[in-house]
Amino acid sequence: MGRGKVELKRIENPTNRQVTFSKRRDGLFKKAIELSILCEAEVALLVFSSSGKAYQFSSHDMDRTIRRYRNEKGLHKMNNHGVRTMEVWKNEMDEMKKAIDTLETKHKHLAGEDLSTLGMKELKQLERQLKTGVDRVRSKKWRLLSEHVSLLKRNHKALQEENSILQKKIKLPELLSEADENSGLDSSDHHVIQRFIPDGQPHSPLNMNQLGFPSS
Amino acid sequence: MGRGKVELKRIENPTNRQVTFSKRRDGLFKKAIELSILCEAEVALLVFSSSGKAYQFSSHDMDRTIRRYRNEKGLHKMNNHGVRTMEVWKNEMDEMKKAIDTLETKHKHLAGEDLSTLGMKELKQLERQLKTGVDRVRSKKWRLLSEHVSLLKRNHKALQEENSILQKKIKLPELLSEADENSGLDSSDHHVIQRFIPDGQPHSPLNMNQLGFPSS
DNA sequence: ACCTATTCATAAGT
DNA sequence: TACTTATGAATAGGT
Repeated sequence: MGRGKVELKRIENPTNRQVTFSKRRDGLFKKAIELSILCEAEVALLVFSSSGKAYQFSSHDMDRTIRRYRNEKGLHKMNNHGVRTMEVWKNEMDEMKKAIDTLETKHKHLAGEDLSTLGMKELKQLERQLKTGVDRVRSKKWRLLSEHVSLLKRNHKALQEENSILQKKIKLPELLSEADENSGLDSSDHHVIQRFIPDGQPHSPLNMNQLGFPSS
Repeated sequence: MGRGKVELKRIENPTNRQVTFSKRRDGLFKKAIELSILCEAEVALLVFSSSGKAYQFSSHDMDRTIRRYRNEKGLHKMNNHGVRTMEVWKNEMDEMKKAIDTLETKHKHLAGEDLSTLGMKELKQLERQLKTGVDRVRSKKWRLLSEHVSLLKRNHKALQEENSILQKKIKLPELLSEADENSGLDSSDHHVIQRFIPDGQPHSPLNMNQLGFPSS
């Protein structure tokens, strides 16, 4: 239509192509509208120009029409990928919410709150659970404590041994130079010994308060 | 185009409408194809006849084109309703998972399990929590128990009072007919009294074992 | 489904 | 981008 036929292939001249696009696009949308009105059809039309601009028409509602299309064509794959996934997620969420509720309720019960709904049987069971928990926590505490104590004992022992060695080492020169300086040595004796103990070794002093042990 | 114009309104004659639909539908699809080829446009066309039959054309890929449409149009609303909702859901799910993890860990700790990661400070706090729980559970148990006990006491008292009334009522005829039957009455005395007590009233016997109270 | 008079769409030019 | 116009295309109504 127009002055001379047109081959059905891409129009090479960009200007020409753009002009033709505008004209034919308008024509197409007009036809689409006419079809939907004259024949009571549901029509959806999406057009993107080569430059990326978007044009659309839908006689009813674009999403509704697309959904209808998916229903027809997509009962095989899109339902699985779209709606079903949603439902699965929703179920997962619901289950998680329930799980959280249950856990929170249990937690409150273990803290001794919201007990009004419980009967004697549940209360007895709860008490047993709590007692078990206390016992286990206490035994864990005891284990931790005894480990630290044994560590301290080992340190103490090592320290004592080292001290005795050092004292012996000192006694030798002491004896040799007994004549010169045999007074005022006792008070500074321990200071010298302590300074000989290396820093980063098992002898590093442990402070029980820093470790969270009861001071009492 | 054709013999006489047509008004832009629904064609009333159903046969006519159907014929026109077929013709114009073909024309529309042809135009759509031509536009996409001549002008390198991305075109998607969905048509549903009034009888429900579906027709479609897409120059590239229908879903791709629909996605492109959603991107353009949807930066306003669809993103909010589609992608953003998804992200929100995902975040919610992640948070719920974390919450469940935390609660489960706490629960295990309260049960005295998985304590290896805890230090002395945490263990002390845990023990305090458990002790509080035990105390509260015990006090709740005690309250339940005492309520039942006071109920039992009230029942007992009412029962005693009723018994004494009944006994007095019986003593009168007893005295009147003392001459006739003054032997073997003592043993059946209590039986008669018990049968006089109504069933569904506050005197119905309460069994503590059935209520879950400790037998010890 | 085909025919054809008629209207419509539009290619090319301005 | 808008208007013009010659021309091919689309199609309404009839068969």
